[in-house]
Amino acid sequence: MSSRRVPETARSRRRTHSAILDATLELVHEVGYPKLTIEGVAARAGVGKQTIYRWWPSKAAILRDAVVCLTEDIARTGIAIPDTGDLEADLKAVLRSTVDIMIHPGYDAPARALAAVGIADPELGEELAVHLVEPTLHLCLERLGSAQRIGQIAPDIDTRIAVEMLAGPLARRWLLRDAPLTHEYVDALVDIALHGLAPR
Amino acid sequence: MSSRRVPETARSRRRTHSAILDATLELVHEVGYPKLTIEGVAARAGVGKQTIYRWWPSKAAILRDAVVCLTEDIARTGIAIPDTGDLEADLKAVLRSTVDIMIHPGYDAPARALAAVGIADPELGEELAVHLVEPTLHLCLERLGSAQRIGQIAPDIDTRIAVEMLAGPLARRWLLRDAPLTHEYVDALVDIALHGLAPR
Amino acid sequence: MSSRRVPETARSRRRTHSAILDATLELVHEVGYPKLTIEGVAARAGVGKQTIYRWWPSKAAILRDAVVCLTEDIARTGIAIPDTGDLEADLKAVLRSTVDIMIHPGYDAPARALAAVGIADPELGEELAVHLVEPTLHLCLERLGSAQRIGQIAPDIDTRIAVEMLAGPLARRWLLRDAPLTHEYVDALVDIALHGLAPR
Amino acid sequence: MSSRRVPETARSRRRTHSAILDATLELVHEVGYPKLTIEGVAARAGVGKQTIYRWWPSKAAILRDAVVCLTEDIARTGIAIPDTGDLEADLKAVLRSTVDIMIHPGYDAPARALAAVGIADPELGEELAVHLVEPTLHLCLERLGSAQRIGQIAPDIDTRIAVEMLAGPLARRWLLRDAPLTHEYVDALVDIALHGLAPR
DNA sequence: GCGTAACCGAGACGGTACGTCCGGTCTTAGT
DNA sequence: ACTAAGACCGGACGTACCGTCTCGGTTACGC
Repeated sequence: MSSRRVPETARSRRRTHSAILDATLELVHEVGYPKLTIEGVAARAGVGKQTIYRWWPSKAAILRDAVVCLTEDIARTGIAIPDTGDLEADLKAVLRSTVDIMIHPGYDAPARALAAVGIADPELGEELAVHLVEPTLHLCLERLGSAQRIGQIAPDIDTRIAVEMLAGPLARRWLLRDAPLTHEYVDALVDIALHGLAPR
Repeated sequence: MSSRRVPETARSRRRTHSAILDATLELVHEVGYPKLTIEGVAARAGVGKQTIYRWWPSKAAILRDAVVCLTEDIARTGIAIPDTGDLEADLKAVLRSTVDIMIHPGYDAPARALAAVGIADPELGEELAVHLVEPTLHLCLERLGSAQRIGQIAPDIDTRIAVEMLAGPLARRWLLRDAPLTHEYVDALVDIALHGLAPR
Repeated sequence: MSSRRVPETARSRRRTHSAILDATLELVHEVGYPKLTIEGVAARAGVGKQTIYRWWPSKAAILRDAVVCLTEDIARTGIAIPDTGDLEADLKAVLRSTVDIMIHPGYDAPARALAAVGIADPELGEELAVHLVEPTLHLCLERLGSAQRIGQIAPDIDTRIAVEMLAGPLARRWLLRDAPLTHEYVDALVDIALHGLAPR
Repeated sequence: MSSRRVPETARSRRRTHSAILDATLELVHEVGYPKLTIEGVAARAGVGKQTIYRWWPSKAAILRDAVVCLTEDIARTGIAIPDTGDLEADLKAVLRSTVDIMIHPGYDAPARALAAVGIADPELGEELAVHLVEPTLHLCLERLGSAQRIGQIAPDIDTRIAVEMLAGPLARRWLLRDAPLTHEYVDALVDIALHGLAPR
């Protein structure tokens, strides 16, 4: 039957691919991105170099796919933003779970490496922005939009900027490592973002 | 004069060093950090490879020094934060000049490359945080502190977090390139930071 | 046919190897052994350095193989020693053809270089002695042995020493270049060796 | 007195020179000629590199001088050939003492290295032939000449070739290391050289 | 007995080559 | 048909020395 034909191939393809992605994640974690080599990945995955070159154009691309898979695994249940009507609580909840992902051991190293590549390489950078960052950002935008519509946010606020005021500091601490990334921190962020620095 | 007796060595050393740093900046700009090679820098600078290895342990270190020099050149006049009594104006002024540096052509490529390396390499990352980021951040902290003391900022605010709410979004736009980095943007940032999202 | 199935690999390997050996011989001849570099050989042979290092551990080893090939080419027809019954004529014949090889243009430079390395490096030296020198020496030994058995050589003579008395002076002139290496010379050598210096 | 004038300088010069030559001999012995480096000699001798380059053009030249000094030290008493009237005894005596020098521990390594360089480098080779080999050879020639004049050697013999028939095999064994270099060996050499291989 | 010039050690410098590693392409053998 | 294996050319790595070049510091000379 023709429908039977493909499966065996597809199955083993999937196995090979995930062996490569797993090896990539392990090696990024063990030796860091700069010392990550295609040959090393091939050896670790028990695969010929050509098999890797057949499917990915560069080690950045492998890492991208690896991190995408990893992100899907970690946040399997979706990263929907709650809309309980309590804007403050909802924002704190989503930022807290974002923090949980960021400090997930084994997620940190590959994600940082990927971020680093994206920063230096505009092409990959845009791809990451569009496929990894933008979706989550849009969810936040919608939640803020609904809040603005019911008057919980001043009508003249640019919600895009509002989202960035929450996401930016989070990313900053993660990237710079100059202060701990905790639930308390995101709570404080949300408080200040909502009510401002100036005394009321 | 005794100042003449900075022998020939010191003079030529300085010349050599700046030739290396200049070549590094040019090449980062031309081919990007990953294709930046020590051999290329040596050739461009008209210098032996060993001379580079004698003074820097890695291409990241060269780039760090090059960017430090560059930053000093660009912001030669000091990056003092004004204290006119008008907190909003002062913050907008300092953020606008920060933006001006960030979008300075010829500063962007090396700085991004350096940031990328710092993100992936904790050691260099801390060094960058301490030597390039922290000083500016401290100036802002002090400005906010003085504002807090005279009641322009609520007394229960953590000024460290307040600074990050301004610097974080800025850095985010610079790194992600997902929206333009303009004076209007920083003005909006300061407005929201001061008065919050919620309607007053 | 199965002979067609000496795959592509073996064929191209042979080609690559002989390109390397040829380049080595050319370069030794052009610039001399001390200025012979692996990089130079690789460039001349149109080959990556690694391909050389994969098959030879040092430039001395390459040269050894190159000279071995060269010797085989030059003395393709075998270096059998004639046994006409006329000892004197036979010895002169073999020494003359040895001289012919030694003064062969294009053989001199590599062979000298190889000899020089062998003199300084006991390991290679023994290898050369065993693989290049000893075989020829043994042929001579056998010829002298047969002569001794039929009484053309005194029975108390150590034929090993006898051979060395012919080969030694030859090698000496070749190495020292302090006098011409001619057929007349080897004739005189054989005469003296057979009948001695003392008047009869 | 003018002969007193210079001394201090000359003395220290001599000290420096011999420190360099000693260091050279030690290092040739320890690491071999190819790994002998000017920097290594300078460091071992406690001397600046420039001081070496001031007096010698190449490491071969240093080694030459070092070996010349060494030879002078070892054979301080001169290498006169005895002329007792007994040609056989005289030849055996001079060859025996030559062997003694050759197998002198600490002489072997530098001398071999020098010989190796001389073989590959015609310029140095001739220099060695003229300054180290020829003098001794001439002494032998004269001894053989006097023997020939009194009829101990056949009048039609070319004494030059005769000398080479003694020196050549000696050098051969030393260079090839394929058989021991002993007093018995040189005795046998002299016997054969004098009376020939053929039975009388 | 005091400059002053020759000489020294030290070692930075522009280079060349080393031997290694890896990138990306290609061929082969095997399943 | 697709893979694991791995040879191949190319090119950068970081190191070791080359031979040249200051640089201070020290003699020992000649005024």
